Amino acid sequence: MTAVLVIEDDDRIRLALLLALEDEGYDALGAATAEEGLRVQRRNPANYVLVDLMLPGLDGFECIRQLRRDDDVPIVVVSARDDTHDIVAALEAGADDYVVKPVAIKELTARLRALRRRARTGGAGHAPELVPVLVVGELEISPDGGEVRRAGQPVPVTRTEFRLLCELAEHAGRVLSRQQLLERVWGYDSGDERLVDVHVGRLRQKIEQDPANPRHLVTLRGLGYKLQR
Amino acid sequence: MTAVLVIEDDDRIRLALLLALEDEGYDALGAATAEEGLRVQRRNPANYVLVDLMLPGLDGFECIRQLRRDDDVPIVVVSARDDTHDIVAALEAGADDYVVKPVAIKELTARLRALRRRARTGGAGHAPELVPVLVVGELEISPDGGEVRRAGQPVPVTRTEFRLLCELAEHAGRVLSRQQLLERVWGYDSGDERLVDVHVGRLRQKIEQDPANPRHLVTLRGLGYKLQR
DNA sequence: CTGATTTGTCACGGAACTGTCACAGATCCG
DNA sequence: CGGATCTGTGACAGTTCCGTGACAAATCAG
Repeated sequence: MTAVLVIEDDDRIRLALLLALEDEGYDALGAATAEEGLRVQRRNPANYVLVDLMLPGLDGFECIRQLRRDDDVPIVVVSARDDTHDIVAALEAGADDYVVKPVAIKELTARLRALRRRARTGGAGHAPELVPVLVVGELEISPDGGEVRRAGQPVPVTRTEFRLLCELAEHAGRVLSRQQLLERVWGYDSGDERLVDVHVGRLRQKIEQDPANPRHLVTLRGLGYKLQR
Repeated sequence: MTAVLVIEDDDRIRLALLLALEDEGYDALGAATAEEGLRVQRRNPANYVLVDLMLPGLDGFECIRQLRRDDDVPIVVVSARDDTHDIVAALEAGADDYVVKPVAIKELTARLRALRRRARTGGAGHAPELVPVLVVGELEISPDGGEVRRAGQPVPVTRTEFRLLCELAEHAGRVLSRQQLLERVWGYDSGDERLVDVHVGRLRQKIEQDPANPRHLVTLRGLGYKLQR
């Protein structure tokens, strides 16, 4: 089944698009904001993404850039604005096509089919490398990408914090003692275990919504820390 | 050089398009009829074809079908008719995009670049320049051509910078340590890692819009550098 | 051959990070 | 309840890390 993700804040338009696409035999998903769309696409990637430009919060251009950062999915902008500037900017941001609302559903699907013909194939071209990602609840950690995100938003962490988080994430759900963490993250055979506390605290400030009541990076008194999903 | 073939019977429009495309740095060829266009493309294949629908003799739809029969060149229809029926028919015939006259040249070239990113690899008779292009965000890198473009505009880079960029682009999304870069780009087993910094800095001056706040070539403190998609 | 470009080295200053400490809460246990 | 233990956190200084301008050697183009 071919899936299409529609990112559009206007409920009426989104619904109309979803219904029309389903009529055409597509499996259609909707998202009302860029953030939601990005999350959905990361979790459950569709074959195509339709995106509006005027979105509350993160706008369409930024949405396109973020989608493109780790996904080669064909992106079609469906916008009310018929302005060269917007069109060029959207295409430069990584969109594959740009259509102006209102658009005939037949045209839209014809454009999707045209895009599918061009969908990047393995071929002689360079197949983009997949960067592995550990997912723990709303956290996404890519050890190779040196990147941490919460709910799709990048979170800046230091190297030590990053290593600590990777270590915890690799054993998500298991308790790691301060001693184990000192060894694995710092390479210390012995040392002040308070060091771990401090870094855990700093990490919490960054990755927890409410650092005083951690949901993911929890303390097990007398035992150590664990990262839970 | 990137070549574009314009098949359009109206002399004024064809000339205007050719001049505008040349201004944008393309090598532009014209043909007044479908027959002539097909002949030209067979002899001397362009990288893109723009085609009008209303042509004397063989019409645009047929022209597209015949082009497609033995060529994977990206085809953009440039037509005065804004009609769902025509759009769908043209796309079904094998066109990749459809724009309505009059069209801003900036939009047209942006659409060409978007198509280049999707250019099919392999296939018969495709223009040679299209094959190996690494695309990272708004950057396009042809490892064979030794050419880098940002938003379609050629960027002059030195050989070392180019190798560095290719290395980073091949592993886009992954962090590469200074050590890895020294090895892969310079072939040094050991050496001053500051060398990498300097070249990264120089590269940023060229490929980043705001080199002080890089969007693509980012530093991961303590880890190395990576090229963001 | 000569001037221009590219490349590698160095040093410096500022920014970011790390580890330590002290202290205040929190939790446990008798 | 009260002491003992464990944990969270703010402050701080030393260290590391990074960006950059300057400059000389090497290379290239004409």
